[in-house]
Amino acid sequence: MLRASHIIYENATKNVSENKGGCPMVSIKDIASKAGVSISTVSRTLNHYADVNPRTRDKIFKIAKELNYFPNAVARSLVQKKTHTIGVFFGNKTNSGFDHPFFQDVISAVREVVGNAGYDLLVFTNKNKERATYTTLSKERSVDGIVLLLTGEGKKWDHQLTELQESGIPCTAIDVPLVGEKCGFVESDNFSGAKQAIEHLISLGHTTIAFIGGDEISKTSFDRLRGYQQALMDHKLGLDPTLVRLGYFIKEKAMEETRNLIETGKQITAFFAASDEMAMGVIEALTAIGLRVPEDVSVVGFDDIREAAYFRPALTTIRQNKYKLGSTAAEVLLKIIENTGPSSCPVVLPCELIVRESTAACSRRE
Amino acid sequence: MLRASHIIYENATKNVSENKGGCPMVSIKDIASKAGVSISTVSRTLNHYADVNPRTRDKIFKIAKELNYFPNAVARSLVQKKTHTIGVFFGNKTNSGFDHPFFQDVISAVREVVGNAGYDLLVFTNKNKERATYTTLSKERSVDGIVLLLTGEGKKWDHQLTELQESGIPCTAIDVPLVGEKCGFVESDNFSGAKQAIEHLISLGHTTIAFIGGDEISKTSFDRLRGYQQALMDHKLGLDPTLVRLGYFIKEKAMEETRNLIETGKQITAFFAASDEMAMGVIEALTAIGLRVPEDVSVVGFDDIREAAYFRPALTTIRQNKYKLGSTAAEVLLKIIENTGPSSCPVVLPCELIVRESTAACSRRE
DNA sequence: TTGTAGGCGTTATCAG
DNA sequence: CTGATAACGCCTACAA
Repeated sequence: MLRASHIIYENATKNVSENKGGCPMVSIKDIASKAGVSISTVSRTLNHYADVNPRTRDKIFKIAKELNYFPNAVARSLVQKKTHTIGVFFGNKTNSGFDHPFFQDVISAVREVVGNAGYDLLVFTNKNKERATYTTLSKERSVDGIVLLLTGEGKKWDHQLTELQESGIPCTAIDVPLVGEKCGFVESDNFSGAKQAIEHLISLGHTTIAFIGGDEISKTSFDRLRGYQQALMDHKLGLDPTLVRLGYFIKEKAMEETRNLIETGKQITAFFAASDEMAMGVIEALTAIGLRVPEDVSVVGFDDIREAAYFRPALTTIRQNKYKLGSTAAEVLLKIIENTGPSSCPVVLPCELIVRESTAACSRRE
Repeated sequence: MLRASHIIYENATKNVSENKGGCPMVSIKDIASKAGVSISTVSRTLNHYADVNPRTRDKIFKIAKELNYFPNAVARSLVQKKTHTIGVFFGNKTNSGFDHPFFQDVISAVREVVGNAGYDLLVFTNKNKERATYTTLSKERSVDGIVLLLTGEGKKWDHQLTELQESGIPCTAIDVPLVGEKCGFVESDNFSGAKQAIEHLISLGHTTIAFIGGDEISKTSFDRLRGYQQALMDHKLGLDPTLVRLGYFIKEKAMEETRNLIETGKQITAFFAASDEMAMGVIEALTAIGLRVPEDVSVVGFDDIREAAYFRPALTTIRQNKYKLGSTAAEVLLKIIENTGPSSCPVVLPCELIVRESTAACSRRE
């Protein structure tokens, strides 16, 4: 049934050594001389200018095909100042950048949209560069625009982001509130999402709900906190600041804070974590202590990463539309780059409550 | 606890409109005139040539810093014929490319390694280009090397891969057996991996084991089939060709073949699927029919994607070292590019059997 | 130690 | 319709 047709590759290396120098790189000059015309005629022909004699046009195209010519994008970029490239910056911390499933899904959507518009993606591997910033790296590479996929990165933000906003480089960020005429900004409705999560919990009878937040600097974290607080207030449940902890989007930190929270002795019947990974940590910590989810304690996460549905108990969570987040960011960016229409920013995408197994009616009598 | 410090961004857009033209782009010419020296002196200074007067050197560096100069990578690439960029090609099919968790983990490792060596990643969004091939796109962009992250893509392979192998462009592929002096090739030991899977099943008492393979063209699929067959033969269990089906790495196809297989009426007690996603499909199909996993039927997958551990039953699978796959591919590529040492290819990485819950002792008496 | 000159492959602006 | 010619920003002999 299966055939070893891959074997065809094996002897395909016959005459590799011919052009050892690397790129033979046939240029318009070559095709010009072969066609007996000038360089500029070739250029105009290849760029589909109207004013060129059909006969010479055909000849040039024919020769171009024969010589297997294709334009040198680098040279073209140099003169046109357009690289057809979108730069992408990820966070540097482990598991919060290119290696995070959430951002991977987002960037995949970005790639699709910008790809259809003729752009490739340049993923910056910003390491070992001292004075380098988003702005300098982008200019250095002459990318046409950039997408920022950052998580809480610390203080250096202010500086770099301000510089970027003032740079005039078209950019869109996800979750990071960039403003400026060349800046776009897309995010989920974190406030309402968090509110939904808490309301779900409240409707289940929970009244003592802990919150494992993200960090203290990201808007994302802040909005989710606000949503948590608002829902509590709406239902006159009162805010207990000691019930709010920071997990920095790290599972282990979330586990630690969960333990701390339980040790306070408060009768917490539900946890809301600002990310699914933290929610998993909460559940793990709870289970280790001997508490059952959802029988004893309910847990809600945020994001709806792939693992959420498979985790056990399957995670009740707030789904972010990762594809839409990425595709919208890309669309907004393209609009900015190509000066098409107004930027209608920020774009705020709705979240969706996904009820699975980690939440249940509160069992504790009040 | 959380502070709204993100607010600082909001008024940061004051003097954005200054350089509306886009990039002011200070060049070495600017530095030269300001320093009262020639362009080439500036160039040599900035490139740390030894033969430059300390005084003028200092002056030039000072001015460069003042003017916030940084080199134009495009211009530099044009003359140096080196872009410090690694191109990446993914498969085009949905869920088998940039959007597949397996490749995402691999590419993340690639990024890390090449990043440390000073290269950025150019993700090709090869769409709408007619005559374009890996080779032409790579030359057009003048990337220094490329990484191929492909799945069974069909016939066009032979052509493109042969062209690439002969092109002299440094490249490494994962799972695709490229050969040639500028080609690298990294894969998991699919044969032994599959063999381990079957031996695990056999040790559990299973004798009638079905195989849901990948496609008919990839070496990966072929090797896994061979491993399956070898293990069966080693244990004198005989090969039943009707027990081998193709799922093309697609969950739905795997489900379909599972149903077909069950309908044959053969007493199949175990399935080995060539990917975790297909294994999940097998389990879903089995469950839908009313068969329990692992009580009635055991299932083994391949890859160990993130979801595998969370799936229920948690998947027994053959783990591929995704990080190592990517990092090795990157290291091999860098060696080829920089002509460091021999290429010691192909690199074959060991797989590991991960026993979880989807396999159990065979319950059916023979 | 420094400047001049030529070129990388294209595009763009002119005359002819 | 076509062909010089000058950029683009940078590098690198070679000459001074």
